Amino acid sequence: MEQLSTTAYVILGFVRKGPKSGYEVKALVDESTRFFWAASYGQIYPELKRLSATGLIVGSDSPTGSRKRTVYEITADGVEELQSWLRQRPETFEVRDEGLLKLFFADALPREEALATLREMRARRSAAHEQLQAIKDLKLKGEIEDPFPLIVLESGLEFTKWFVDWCERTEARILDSALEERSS
Amino acid sequence: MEQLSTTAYVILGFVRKGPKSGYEVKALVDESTRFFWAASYGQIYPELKRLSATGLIVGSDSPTGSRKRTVYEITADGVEELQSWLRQRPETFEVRDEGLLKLFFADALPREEALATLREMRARRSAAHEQLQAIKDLKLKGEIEDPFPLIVLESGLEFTKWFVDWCERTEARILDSALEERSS
DNA sequence: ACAGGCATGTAAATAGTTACATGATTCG
DNA sequence: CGAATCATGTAACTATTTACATGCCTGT
Repeated sequence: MEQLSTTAYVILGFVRKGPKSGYEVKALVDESTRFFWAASYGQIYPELKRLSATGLIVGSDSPTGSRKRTVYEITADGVEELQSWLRQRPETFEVRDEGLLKLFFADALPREEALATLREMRARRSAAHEQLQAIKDLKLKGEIEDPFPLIVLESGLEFTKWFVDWCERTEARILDSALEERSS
Repeated sequence: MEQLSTTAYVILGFVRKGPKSGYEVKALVDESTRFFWAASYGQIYPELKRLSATGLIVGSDSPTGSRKRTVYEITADGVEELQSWLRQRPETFEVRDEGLLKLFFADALPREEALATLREMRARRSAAHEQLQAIKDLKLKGEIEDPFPLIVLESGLEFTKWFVDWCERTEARILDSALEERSS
């Protein structure tokens, strides 16, 4: 049996917490893992079928009125597969940040224009921070048995805070060096 | 004319600094942008041909002995294209971190095993930090006219430092809560 | 002589996004 | 009634990695 995609484990992880439709999995991804592991419908629905075919999850019809709906539950095999994945050391760590890339090549523009990139980066990370804070506030209203999603959420809050702060300090630095240049 | 891939701008950015072979571009990517924008030979060589075909760079033969070699230089059009891209607000910001994902779902394992993931994450980020420090030390030996690559490198150093620190604090937190559980 | 680095490239596979199609239900 | 949300899915496209092939040059 060929090995599963990481997105398959995202599904197993959520479905383990209780029966879920594809739509619900997507919604959960969008408010949590997407900050470090995104997934689209184009991945989720085919993956649900594959996982179902290999017996790691089982689907059952669970319509809302006459709107058809399939919810999936994890099997014993599915739990084992999830755990065995969790026990392996993490491999993938990738960042794709167009902002850092533009800053890296910003020498090709006048200093003032380089600052615009940095300001935009700060605004984006700041918005992300607020988004995460809103998600956290919401979470804290319910009770929490599983501490890990919150732990990961808090890493996001710290990270975005650090990033915004770094942008501010770097903006100031570039502004200073631009002044220096003109006075020399 | 259809728009260029981000990887095309990586090439334009490096080639703007002076004539480069595909091999040299790849080597530069691997020691700098790959931390926030990776690129493989499978992207670089075809992209060099495309950029050459659209007149944004020009290639010329520049063999080393009888080993054939093509170096590319940026054209005026290329510089303009690069600048116009730099002036647009950055879009892509993506992270794919299997470690955070495993931590997110770590409730499916005994607490002690969840810690293993965190320890591995810390080791990886710590190694990355040292790698970046080594690159910085090397850079500081030469003289620097363009301050931006160093600025971006320093963001990497701060980020990895923060990440290692966060891992340590989180390890301690989980260890504490595991003790609590047993004593209650 | 051999290893390692320089140098160029491509084919195949995998991953992932985007856009579209379809239709039901719920809430204001 | 209309908008938003629930719900499922696929086709086409784009991006990207991996693995392979080829061969020269330099230093030990």
